[in-house]
Amino acid sequence: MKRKSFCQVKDRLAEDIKTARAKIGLSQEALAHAAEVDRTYVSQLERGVANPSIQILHRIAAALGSELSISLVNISNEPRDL
Amino acid sequence: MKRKSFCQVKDRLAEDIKTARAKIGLSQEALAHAAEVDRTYVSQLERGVANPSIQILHRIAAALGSELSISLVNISNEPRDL
DNA sequence: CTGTAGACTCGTGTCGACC
DNA sequence: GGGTCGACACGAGTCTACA
Repeated sequence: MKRKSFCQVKDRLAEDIKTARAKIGLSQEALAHAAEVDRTYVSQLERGVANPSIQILHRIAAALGSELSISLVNISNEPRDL
Repeated sequence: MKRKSFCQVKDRLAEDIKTARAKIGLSQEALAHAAEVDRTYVSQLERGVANPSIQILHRIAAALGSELSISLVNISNEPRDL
């Protein structure tokens, strides 16, 4: 089960969203409305129990006043993030 | 229609995958097999006609020997990426 | 305001065939 | 090897309701 590395991505993204939302002082409800997604889905996203498509992700990012950045970084580079 | 900015993300990702795949000399078929996704779906991904979930994206990235990086960059920062 | 659960819709992802 | 089409399965995303 290499799903662990995948959960890292989900979990990191969840924290990212939660932090960005708190920074601009929005509630999950308000963010959900701004991104035109379901309120309960934002809850799932922020706890890493959802597997969103990039379309939803882009909407969430836009609602957070941010831009969605998706990139394939080469392992050889070792960007050293955690 | 704010779908344009969303298509940018899809299109950029498509080019990213195509380039990374060419770099390691894999065919779409081989990549599809390595990532355990459908061969025709890789074709759709590389031409930006698909809207993948981050799970699929992570599998593709892993098969390309890369790591999937998803982040919410603040517009104010203007990271100036191309 | 947030987490969870059940039921539901529809689009993501699959598969086979053809070009 | 790669693009496209039609049909399909199942999971992403919605909605209601309760803690």
